Amino acid sequence: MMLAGHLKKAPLQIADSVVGAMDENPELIEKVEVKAPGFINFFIAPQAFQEIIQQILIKGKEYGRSDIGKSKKVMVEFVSANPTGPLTVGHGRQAVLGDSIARILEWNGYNVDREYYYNDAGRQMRLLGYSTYIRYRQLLGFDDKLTDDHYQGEYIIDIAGNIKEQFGDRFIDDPENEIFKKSAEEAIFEDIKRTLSDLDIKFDKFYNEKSLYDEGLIDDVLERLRAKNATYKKDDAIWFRAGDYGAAEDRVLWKSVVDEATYRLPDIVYHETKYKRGYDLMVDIFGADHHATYPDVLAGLRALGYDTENIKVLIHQFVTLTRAGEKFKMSTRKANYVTLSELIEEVGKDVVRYFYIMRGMKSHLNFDLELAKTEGDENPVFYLQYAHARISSILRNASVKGLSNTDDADLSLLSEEETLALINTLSEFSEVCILCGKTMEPQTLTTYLQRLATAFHKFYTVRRVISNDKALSKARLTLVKAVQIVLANGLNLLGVSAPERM
RNA sequence: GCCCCGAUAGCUCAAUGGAUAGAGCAUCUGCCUUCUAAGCAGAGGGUUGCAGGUUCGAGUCCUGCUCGGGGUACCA
Repeated sequence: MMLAGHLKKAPLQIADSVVGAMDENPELIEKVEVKAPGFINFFIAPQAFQEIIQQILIKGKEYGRSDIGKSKKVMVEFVSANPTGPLTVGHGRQAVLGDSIARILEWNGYNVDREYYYNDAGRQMRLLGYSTYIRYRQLLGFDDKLTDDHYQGEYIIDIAGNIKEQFGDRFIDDPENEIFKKSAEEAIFEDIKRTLSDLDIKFDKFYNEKSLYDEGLIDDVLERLRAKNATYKKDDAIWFRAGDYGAAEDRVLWKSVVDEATYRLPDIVYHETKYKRGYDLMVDIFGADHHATYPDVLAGLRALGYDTENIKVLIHQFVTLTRAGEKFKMSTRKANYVTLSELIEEVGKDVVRYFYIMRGMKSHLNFDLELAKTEGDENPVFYLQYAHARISSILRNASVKGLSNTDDADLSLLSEEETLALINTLSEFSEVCILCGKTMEPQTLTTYLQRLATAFHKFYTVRRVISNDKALSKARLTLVKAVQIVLANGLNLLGVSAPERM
């Protein structure tokens, strides 16, 4: 049909001549037909289907892997939330998205590192330390008040309590003491890591912005940019000619009001370390609120002489929280939010992960708390897991009946409509994995697994696997094992468990 | 003002520029003495926000609107 324009012929005519000129292999292709407005349909021969089932059984847990990544080094940077409070439901989307993308890239032959970048030196952290100090005073009987600027969360009272427990009133008049910020940071990071681990997410590295300063990289980059005439002075501040390197407008890199860098400079420097550390591909996952900052970072890297084509920036839209249909605004500072760990506790890891990943990252995710908490049985994740558990049950029964060994199964017996439809769906798995690896859109995989589960449930309802017909039973058991492998491999890529029983 | 994302069934959302736009939830009707009914079969429900354009072909690409979200700092 794409040729129609060039050849100035009707698509149907072209299709006819293509088919006429073909010499198809009857072992792979059963028949070929032309359909309006110009499609050519190939019917796969049953032998080819049988081959797919055998491949799945042979490769098992490895089935569906590809090597399109060619062992290239990839860094996936995500979450990167500063340690000012527990992770929110919003961070959850990014955490699950990033981890699933990392899993999919690994599955496609990339050598993946997960990294979390944070800054524990800014204004927000100072406020956090001061908020802890005030809570500490309150615990010691003073009636100091928190203002709107301060962090209101209950967790800060616990942290202050620990300081009081250990040191009594020693810091009563010492708001600047490092202990407040440090204790808060440590406790909060511990909480963040616990929450991530509850989601089966492990980072290879937590990269502290501060180390960029300690190693002198900030000054070094600033100097190199200056040497390339990519910066200029205006109003006593140092500006970066971002506009000359593809960004919208020039930006301040070094403030004049305070003698310190804006966040852009360390961001640029941090990204340069990724090049220096030898990553061939860099995936950055940000929330929609960051979309304006990355063009500056890319411009900075271009100014330093890097090709930014290997940086893939994925922007996900916000999670809109509603409670019983009503929307509400959330802020870590005001502590009027539901934490990610509370959510995990309510609905479980599998539901949380699946819920986040089943929608495209470009659309807003509507998370109704009442619904998420009561959804339980209706949640689509159970539909997939149920298919897996059902197969486990069949296999247990088969083993009781002495049908465990299916090596001599005659797969040509698998010929009914629902059966072929199931095999056909199975055969798409490898392609879907590769597609996901290229687009980095995990919801393609969830949609596929839904289809596979549906095909299985339909098959299950109509065709009994274990029957008196021993040969047929063995053939169907083989098929069902293959389905289970693909379901388990797919669920594993999403970080969702594949239970034996439900 | 300018920039980014969205708008698809009552609700939440799918859909490499391809065939009759699909799921789940909700509503209605059937199916459990047989491998797990957390399932299956069926019904109803659509001018894919509006107006143009490109194309053999547009939910998908382009232009202009409308509405919603997020940005647009010498905050991160």
